[in-house]
Amino acid sequence: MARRRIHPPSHILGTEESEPAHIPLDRTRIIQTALQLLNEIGLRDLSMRKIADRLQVKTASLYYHVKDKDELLQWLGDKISENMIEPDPSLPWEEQIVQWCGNFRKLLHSHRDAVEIFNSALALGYGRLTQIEKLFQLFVSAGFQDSQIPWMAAMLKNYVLGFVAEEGQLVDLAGKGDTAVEELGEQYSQFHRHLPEEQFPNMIRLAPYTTSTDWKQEFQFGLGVIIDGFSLKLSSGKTNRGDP
Amino acid sequence: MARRRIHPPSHILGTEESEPAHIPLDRTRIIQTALQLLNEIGLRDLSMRKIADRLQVKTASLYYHVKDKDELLQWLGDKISENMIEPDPSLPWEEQIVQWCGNFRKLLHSHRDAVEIFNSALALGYGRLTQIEKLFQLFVSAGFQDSQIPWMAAMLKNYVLGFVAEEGQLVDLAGKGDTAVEELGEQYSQFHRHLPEEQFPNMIRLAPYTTSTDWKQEFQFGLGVIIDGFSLKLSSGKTNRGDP
DNA sequence: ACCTGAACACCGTTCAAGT
DNA sequence: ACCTGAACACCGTTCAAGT
Repeated sequence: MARRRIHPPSHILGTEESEPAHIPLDRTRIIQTALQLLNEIGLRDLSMRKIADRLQVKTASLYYHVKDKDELLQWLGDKISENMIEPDPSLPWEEQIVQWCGNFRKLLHSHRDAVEIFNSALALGYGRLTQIEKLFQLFVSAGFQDSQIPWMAAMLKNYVLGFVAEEGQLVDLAGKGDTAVEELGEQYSQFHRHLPEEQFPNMIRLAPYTTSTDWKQEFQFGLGVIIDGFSLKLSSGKTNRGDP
Repeated sequence: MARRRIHPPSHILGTEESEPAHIPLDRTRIIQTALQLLNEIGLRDLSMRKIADRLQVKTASLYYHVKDKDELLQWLGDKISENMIEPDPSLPWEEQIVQWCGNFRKLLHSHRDAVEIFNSALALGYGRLTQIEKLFQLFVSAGFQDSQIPWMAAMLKNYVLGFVAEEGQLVDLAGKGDTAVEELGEQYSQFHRHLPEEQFPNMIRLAPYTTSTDWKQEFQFGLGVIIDGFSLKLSSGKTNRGDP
């Protein structure tokens, strides 16, 4: 750090660009750094102290800019949300939902432990709220009843969050053992296969299906179920529209 | 234990009632105490040190009985699961699903922060596995395809977990302000109503519906959607049964 | 306005040692 | 077999003080 290679004056080297200069802290820089650190070490190890270190600042300084760690985590979730890609509004609503969920899933995969961050509090920031606003718009255009739209939006959001959470847990479990990636699903269903027969007949029989190596297919299946369920509300909703 | 009261000392003091007796630590007692403490102080404040304190034992002692805090949390989730009430198998499968989900929701409400505990790892313990085994059985009896059953079970589990998580977040948000309980939903939709009009037209318009004071209704709605979706798989599944 | 020193009140976990 | 003392390596947060 303080160790400049002796010859020195940095400008001869042309590397004067990153003079300490003490760029003052601000929200943007804190978020950016925290997000980068998050991807490197994961949420469990992400501490205010480490974030401050990387910003070359004392820990206490952070608290001039952010109320507490929870608030910072909220910022992270919000920042991540800004990368959400909107579905193509010219498509039929079913297709748009598939896109929205697929894109949300990608978003959650784009940063380590993003699910936990999203789950740790209600969406109150700008980024996350616009994400939901867009989803509301989708349902409105499709013609659903106002009273049902927030519920449907929450369902979809929770479906994706839950799904990705499970994906992540499988990966975590892989990390604890030695195995990695692909053969893990196999191992997991092995575990199921060797449960006591008396108490777990179905688990044993269904062990081959307990973890798809193919997440995509499972994701589409569940999405299909929900969309089918939505469709029914749409038709029956239209029928009952006039009811008091 | 090994301490039979010798004739003398303690009884002269009259305080012989609660002889320390030093009941030895064991898994059951640790779980019981931890669960009780959890309900009093919540997951955030539940520390190994506090659990040990309540057990009148040094913190390090716990580590003779449990590998680490994560394992203990797993035990808690498993213990909680033992209280799961099974649906009545004589009912039609749709009704059984409604019961299963309702009971699971009740289970999650029975202990503070139970959702977080359930979300913090895959179900690998006996209690949680039997809970899922029963759900598998339900789907098998209803005649669903083997390959789809684990997916459907996961959907249901995630639906309830996501739903109760949201309920909890609303309550947390209430705790931060001064308000409590009922008027909170109102306050939350107030928040939505006052967003910038340009960017959040739908949120503003749908604000009255963004939080039901009536969770039960929202819960049933989502459940209905999923069950409807399942039904379709059942009929089309029957049709395609013979496909290679 | 922005940052820091120094402290407060905690954490989970390990391990040699005691009984 | 079961428990503890003592330490290690951390946490988040506050606040008077510095510039």
